[in-house]
Amino acid sequence: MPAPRITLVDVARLAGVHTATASRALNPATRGQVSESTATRVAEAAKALNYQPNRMARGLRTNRTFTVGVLIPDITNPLFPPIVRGIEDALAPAGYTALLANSDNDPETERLHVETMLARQVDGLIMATARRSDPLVEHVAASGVPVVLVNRRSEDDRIPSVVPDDGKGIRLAVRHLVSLGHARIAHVAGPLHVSTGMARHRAFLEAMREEALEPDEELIAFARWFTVEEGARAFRALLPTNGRFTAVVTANDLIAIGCYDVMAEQGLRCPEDLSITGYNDIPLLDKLRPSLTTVRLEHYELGATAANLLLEPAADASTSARTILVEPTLVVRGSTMSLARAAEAPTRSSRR
Amino acid sequence: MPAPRITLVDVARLAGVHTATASRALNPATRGQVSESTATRVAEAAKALNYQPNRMARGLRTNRTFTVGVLIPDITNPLFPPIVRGIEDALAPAGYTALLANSDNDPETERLHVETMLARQVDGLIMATARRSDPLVEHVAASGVPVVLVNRRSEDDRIPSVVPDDGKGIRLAVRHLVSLGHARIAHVAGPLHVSTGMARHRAFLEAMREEALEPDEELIAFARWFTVEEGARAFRALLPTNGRFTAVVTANDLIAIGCYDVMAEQGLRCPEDLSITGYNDIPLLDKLRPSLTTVRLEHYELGATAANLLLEPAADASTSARTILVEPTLVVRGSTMSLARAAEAPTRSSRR
DNA sequence: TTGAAAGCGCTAACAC
DNA sequence: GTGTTAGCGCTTTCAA
Repeated sequence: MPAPRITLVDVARLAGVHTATASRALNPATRGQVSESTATRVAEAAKALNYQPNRMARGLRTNRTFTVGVLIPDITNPLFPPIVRGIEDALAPAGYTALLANSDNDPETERLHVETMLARQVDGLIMATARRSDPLVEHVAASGVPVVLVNRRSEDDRIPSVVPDDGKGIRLAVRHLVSLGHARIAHVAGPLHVSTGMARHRAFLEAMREEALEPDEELIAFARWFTVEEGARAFRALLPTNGRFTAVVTANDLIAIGCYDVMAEQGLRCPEDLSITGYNDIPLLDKLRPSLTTVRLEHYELGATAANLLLEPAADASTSARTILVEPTLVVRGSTMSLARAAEAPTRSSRR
Repeated sequence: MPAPRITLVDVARLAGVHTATASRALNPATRGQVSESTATRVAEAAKALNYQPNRMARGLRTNRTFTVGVLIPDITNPLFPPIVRGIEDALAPAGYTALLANSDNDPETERLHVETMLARQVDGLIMATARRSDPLVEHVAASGVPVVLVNRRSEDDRIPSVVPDDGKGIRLAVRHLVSLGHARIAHVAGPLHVSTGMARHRAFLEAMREEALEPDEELIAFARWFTVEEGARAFRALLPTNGRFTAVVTANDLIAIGCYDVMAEQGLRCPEDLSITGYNDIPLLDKLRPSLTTVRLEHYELGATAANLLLEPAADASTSARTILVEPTLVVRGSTMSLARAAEAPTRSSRR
């Protein structure tokens, strides 16, 4: 039952040629070196035997495995499935397959997975795990294996990366709130040790100043992770400033949902008492009550772009690496409301 | 910069031994054949050079790649991330890495990915894509590569699989509704050409009869896919039976959300006008309004169990393959309500 | 255009 | 215990 695997030798024998000839006939790049007739004969033999070349043996010879390692923190985080899907869809037409690994943001786990992938001779690596300054990324780059960061960027700008244009995204959120009449805007930032956390935090400060609003330090809280729980924890720290703000810009949808939870617990109504914006537009946000106004990022595109960047021949050269920005858009839903209309709502507290 | 890769030859040379000796010293299984002193000498040389064995070369020799192919319909479907995560977490400690591919339920894409994976000499295959009777699964099994189905089972019971105990899960939902006083219970089934769709549909019929309730054919609709849109479409077909039912059991959370959408559109309130149950317990369901009562499945466990089943030595033998059932539990939330209490709610229609 | 021969990096018989 | 030798399945010089 364990059907003996067909090898090139079998095909060559059936076609009555040498393995080298069979190899040439089967490889599109070298088919020209072989006469029309033998080429078809070999092709037929291969089909008859249902021959599948052993990519490992080929890889050993050619030093290419047509395999790409994809390292992410956690596929269970709704952010990553579309990224991974985008990567795979871009990889597949080029004949590449993805090796996937989760690191849970643990540096040691990351190192382990990277070593495994290098040992497996991946042709490239896509990492969504990088910290802003990450020795592991440097290590990979130094090893000569092409690497592209996705949804993260490195301080070392020789490392190519594909990231959201967070400056623009946060500006979209802030301007939206300002246009609704909000001026006292709080901010729940993400972890500053990853580039997206830092970029969005900085973007918030800048966007506020652009609107001639001086950000209030006491209205800024920091979540240590992009999670519901951390969002809730961080947001709670802002509650003592009772009434000092009418809107919140968060660095991430999960953080925003954490804010929802705390608001429900405190009897605060959204958007009447507080407008709130998320970031990413993960699935089901439109089904929440209220539905969450958020900055949409095409994560699929983020992944696909990263994969294409990796496949580009330029990726291996020491060309000045590129950082590609993906444009976000604003999705206005029910969690934001004009300050004027909010004031008309039946009052329930002394918040404003 | 493209650092030349260190090979076993380099290590052997530095340690002053033959490559074979170096190989033996480095491989835990054969270390015993080598003297203590040389073993450490080789180990030191390996460490000094930062040697990483080329797994491809090793695989060529040993016919094992320590790679497992994972084929799923779509990682973007919230069902699959925890399954994939479970698989990878079970695989990693055994030194295996997962090759991931999405098929979008397209048989041709599936075939292509399977061929690619076989060509890559995967040591096994985990498929979440199987139809109830799937020639591709037979093909893989015949090729001698161990295969395990996850969240799906085959009619050919020689194929091992790990699936939810849907009989029990649906029974949990039906009994819950009955205990709340519901008797006229509708059902939005999933696609019958996949095992989970069929199993849950059958389970519904059985569970109803167990409760001495004859299922009403006109109160059963079929979604062609496990999606929000199909759930909505199927549910709409039940509306003309206006008032004939007070509760709905759905085959899947996304289908249930589709029902939510239609209810909102029709001005029907949940749970006052209609109680509804989902299946799977995907993330964020608890944040919906109303939060969705659903049958929880530990998808992570589903994946991890499948991976372990694949790794078991027995998996390759033609032993009577096992089908492992994973136990579901009921998560009661806000979308179900006792019929009596519902009757007390301010009436808004002639539904009941 | 095709064949012969070598070798990618590693492991497994088989000697010594 | 360690070295010698061979070979996994394939591609790629080099000749013919």
